[in-house]
Amino acid sequence: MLDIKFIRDNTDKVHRAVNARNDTAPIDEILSLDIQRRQNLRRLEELRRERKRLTKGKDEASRHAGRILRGQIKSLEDCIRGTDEKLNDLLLRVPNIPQDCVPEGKSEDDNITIRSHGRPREFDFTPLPHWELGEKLNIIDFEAGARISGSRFYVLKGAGATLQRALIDFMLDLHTRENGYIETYLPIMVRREALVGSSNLPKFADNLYRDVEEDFWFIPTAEVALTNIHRDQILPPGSLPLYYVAHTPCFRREKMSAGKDVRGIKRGHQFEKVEMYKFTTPETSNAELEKMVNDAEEVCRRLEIPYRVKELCTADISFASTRTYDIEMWAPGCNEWLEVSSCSNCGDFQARRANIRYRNQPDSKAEYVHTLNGSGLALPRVLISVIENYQCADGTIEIPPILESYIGAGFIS
RNA sequence: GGAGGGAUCGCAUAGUGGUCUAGUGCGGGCGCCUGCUAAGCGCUUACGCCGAGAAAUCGGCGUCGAGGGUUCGAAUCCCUCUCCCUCCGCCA
Repeated sequence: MLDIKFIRDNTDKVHRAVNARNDTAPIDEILSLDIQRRQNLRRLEELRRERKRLTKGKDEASRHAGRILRGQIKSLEDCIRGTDEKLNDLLLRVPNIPQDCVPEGKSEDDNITIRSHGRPREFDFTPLPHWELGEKLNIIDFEAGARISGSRFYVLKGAGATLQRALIDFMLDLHTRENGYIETYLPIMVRREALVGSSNLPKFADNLYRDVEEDFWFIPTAEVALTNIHRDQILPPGSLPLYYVAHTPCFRREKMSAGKDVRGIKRGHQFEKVEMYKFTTPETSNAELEKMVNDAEEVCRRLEIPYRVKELCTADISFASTRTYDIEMWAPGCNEWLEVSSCSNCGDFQARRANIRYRNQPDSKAEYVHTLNGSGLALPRVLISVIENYQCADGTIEIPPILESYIGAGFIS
């Protein structure tokens, strides 16, 4: 969330940012509500001051005057509560300001490829898409998924399930042992406030699953739970940066993407992801973003799969982000680059929502931390890439060398 | 699921309608004293918002888990919710 004071003092900048994102947040309405709120607040404070004074005198005249004041104070409080609620709801729907270095753009077509690694493999046969390979090898069962849960669900069997587990283990080992992240096991059902903190609510409610009876919500990404690890805390001097990594299932309704990517395992309602998350000081967050992207890229490099890194333009960075890099892995069977990671610096946007601060010195003022999140990586798409890149002419799949020790075999057949 | 107990200024505690402008101890900070250390003495010790100011700062309002209510007046009384603890039941 943006500070209302910031919107007040930088109205033009906020307008430009909202436009650059193709967003429609009602900044002018917010500003007029803010003026209204402050006017009423001043009046209310005067009335309360008067009440305080009257309370000292216990005679009947004071009581009578107090009774009148009580009514005025109450109705003014109700009025302010109303504008506060409206204002707060609108503020929660204003997107973050992109950094000045983020390229201007109108759509994802304006994202910029900033580097790539590896070359797509040359095949001397026509590479098959993973859904065909998966069914032939009996390691992905779409029918069973549909039987159990309907469309956009699948079952991984045998070596398919083992391969996914090996990938998860490999990624967690890399991030914890070499990249310095703390492994976490997280709740995947969370309370509403957690999703407000991570900025999935109120704006993106229609992409979430929830249990109505208990008001538990299923996380669309581990980022939600990780953001809230330090909710309402002031982190002591010297504790930053903090690196966390988690493997969790993720749940998304994909209402907005109805009819898109319906084949294969690219876009399901439930999928596994390894997520990296950092809490940093404002001074270091951009440098930490570069490191985080590199940590994600390292997964691709060790799997020896071609990938490219894109810097997202203003229209395509996510709601909470000030700056985002996507990593796309090559998938020769479906013949496309698959988004396997998105790494974002959210600045103090989530920290303000979740009230996460730190102190630089024991006696210095508490400041909001910066938060960063990045997939490291999203499993189904990596699975697709591995299967399609490592397929052989006879329909078997080679195991990437880095995973052999995790799987105990060199082939899936 | 049932029965109880609890949440107060960093920590520990006091506070059952006005004297709470929330006390005390510990811890922290500043200073004094003491030939070292320890002890002692004095002062100090939160956050948010609104307003004024170039700023240091000043004034006001709010905050005793959260939100409502009763009252001229609420940390204190009532209601709802959240979290923590104890016991019983059930369960991987």
